[in-house]
Amino acid sequence: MARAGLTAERVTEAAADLADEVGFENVTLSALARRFGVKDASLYSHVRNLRDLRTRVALRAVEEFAERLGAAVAGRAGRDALFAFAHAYREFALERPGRYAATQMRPVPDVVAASSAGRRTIEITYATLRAYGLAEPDLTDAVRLLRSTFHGFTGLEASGGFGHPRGVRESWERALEALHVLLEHWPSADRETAVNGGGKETT
Amino acid sequence: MARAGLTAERVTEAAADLADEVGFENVTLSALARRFGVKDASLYSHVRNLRDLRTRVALRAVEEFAERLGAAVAGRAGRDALFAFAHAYREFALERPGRYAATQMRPVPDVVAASSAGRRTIEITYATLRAYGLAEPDLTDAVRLLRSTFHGFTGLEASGGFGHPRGVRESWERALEALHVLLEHWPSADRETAVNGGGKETT
DNA sequence: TAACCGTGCCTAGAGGCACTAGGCAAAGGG
DNA sequence: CCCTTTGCCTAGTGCCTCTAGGCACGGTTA
Repeated sequence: MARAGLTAERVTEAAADLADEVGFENVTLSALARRFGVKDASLYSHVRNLRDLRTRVALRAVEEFAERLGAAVAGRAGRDALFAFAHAYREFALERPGRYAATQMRPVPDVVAASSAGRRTIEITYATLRAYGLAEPDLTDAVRLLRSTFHGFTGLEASGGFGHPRGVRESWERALEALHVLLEHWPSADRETAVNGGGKETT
Repeated sequence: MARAGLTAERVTEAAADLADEVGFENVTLSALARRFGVKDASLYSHVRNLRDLRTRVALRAVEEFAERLGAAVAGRAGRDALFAFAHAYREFALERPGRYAATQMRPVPDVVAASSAGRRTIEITYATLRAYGLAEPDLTDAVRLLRSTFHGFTGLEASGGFGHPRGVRESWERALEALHVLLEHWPSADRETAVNGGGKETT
């Protein structure tokens, strides 16, 4: 029987493509084997198990993600950088949904976060905000707000969470405009004492 | 053999509890049957299949979610409503992760969105922003921004996406403060109307 | 109280997927 | 050309979803 020429690389790449087609969590070793015209067991020579495969896909995906984000913001600053970053982010998330989902992998985010590309995406995010001149607690808060918004928006958009007839792209652009304005007028952390009166305590 | 007293209701509720413990996508009919001390096949008298069960859990979860959000914003407006809404949102997402994930169900969001509770959550979100006095394209854009931010933040927080030592709760509070400021100075869709000068004083 | 029936939970079984153990033969080095 | 490596195989286990059909439990009625 002719050999299929499998390698960990090729298996991982095929898994990433499959993830973009059917969803990251629906990637199955059986389906992957079928795609290669090979029996399931054959894949275990190249990949330890499903978890290992997922991790490989995630690492590869976050690499590609970091590359795109980095290229987008290179040589830009302020509003320009923000929009370029956001555009690259959304484009990747919508165009490579499986890979994007892989970067957000639930059970093993540590491996991804600890990878050089994982840290690079965070650094790129911080760098994107550099020109807004925020100091440290505020800077991290702003980064978290941005990540949350981008992650949430693309997730809702991808899952059809926006039902209103208003164009999604327009909302995205307005949201970016709003975030830009917000970053320029970021409320520094010193008004805790203003409006209270029973407020909010959590556990 | 003593009967277990199963009903679609009880099965759904147990599934929701199980989802909160092990994650929505890890809910299995086998595990559920085990929990009831019953064979798998027995559940199929009460629930059509796994997909049906998931949908039931989603509908029940979105109902509970709407109720909490509605109770939180009742009798409040502006900043007060925003913070109450946000607090209820995050609390639900973190405390009932399985149910929250169910409300965001990927393959069948239509059923959830079309449900009365699904539409109610959206209405509550719009109502929360009422006092900010935004007009229509802007209002929907603002609602989408809020939903994205809340969804993204809680999702990242739940999956351990925030590695920086900065307290997550503090970032959440600052993000809300920032969104409040943003809503008060929402950049209208015409031009970037320079948002006054200060930006620090809000109320 | 006894026969009766609906249905709640059962057994049996098919098919899909993750994963392991062990075998054979193709590729490549001596 | 032999020999080793190793790529892909067959066989088999266990967990999962889901279907078909059976039995007895519980309340209903005579």
